Amino acid sequence: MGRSPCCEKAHTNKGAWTKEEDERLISYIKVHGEGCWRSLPKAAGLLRCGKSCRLRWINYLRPDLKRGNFTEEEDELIIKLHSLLGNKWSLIAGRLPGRTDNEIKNYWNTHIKRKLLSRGLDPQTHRPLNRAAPIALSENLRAVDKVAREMTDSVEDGHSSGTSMDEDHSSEINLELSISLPYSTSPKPPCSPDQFSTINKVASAPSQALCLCYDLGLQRGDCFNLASATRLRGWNPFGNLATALQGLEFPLGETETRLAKLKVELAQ
DNA sequence: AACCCCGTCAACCGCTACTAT
DNA sequence: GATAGTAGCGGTTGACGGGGT
Repeated sequence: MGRSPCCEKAHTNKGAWTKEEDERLISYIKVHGEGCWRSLPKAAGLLRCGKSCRLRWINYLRPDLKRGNFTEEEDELIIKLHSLLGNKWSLIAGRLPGRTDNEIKNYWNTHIKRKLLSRGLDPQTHRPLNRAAPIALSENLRAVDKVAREMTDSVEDGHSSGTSMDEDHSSEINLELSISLPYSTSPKPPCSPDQFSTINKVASAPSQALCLCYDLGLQRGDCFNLASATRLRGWNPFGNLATALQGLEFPLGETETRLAKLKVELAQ
């Protein structure tokens, strides 16, 4: 279909922003607010592409930005969020007030990666570097059988919050990303048949969930963590996490409520 | 002083998702 | 449903500065 260029390249400045350009952008946004980036440069008298203006404002000029070094607490928070969300820098940034996705991404690549390597952890998977993955089926049949029995027991108890497994996996950061074992009620999918069949593989029956998670090479705590599943094997059935969460509205007891809450939080 | 190497980070680019028509 | 326009995301690039030789 062809896309028109976002700006006239011949008449736009590139590279580092000057103080004057910054001031023009700030004063324009102070008066007119954010948004409509395409028309902003012309209206503000800037010879810049709209995208460039947006980036400059979001990553550098916004008044609520927290400049300066990352604290040890922020480091640990980033590591934990990354272990849950993967390279979803904007989602991670959403949990760190005053920090931008670009800033966190750069910081990750320059500092945290090295920090994790020095701890003997793979920065992508957050697992020990020397650990073999995924687990070989034959070596773990007994363990799988045990987990399957525990899961079935849990369903029979009529409880499906999955919180204990969450706590195993991430005790301090509770993003409530868990998908617990479902009730036996028939789900009514609000999503497409394709999406629903994928969700069903994970959630409609303990044995199926176990098979899929096992196939993915996940361990017990990972079984019910969608973000982990997508991260560990690059398995992202719905395009992205936000879309995935929108699809998870089938009956799952209290989990449904918890996921709805998460959806709202992530959207913020 | 001159050069090189490397780390950092602002900015860019290409792409996808979303929205409007 | 198809098409076009826009916003936003994540990977990559390149300028810059500091340290070493």
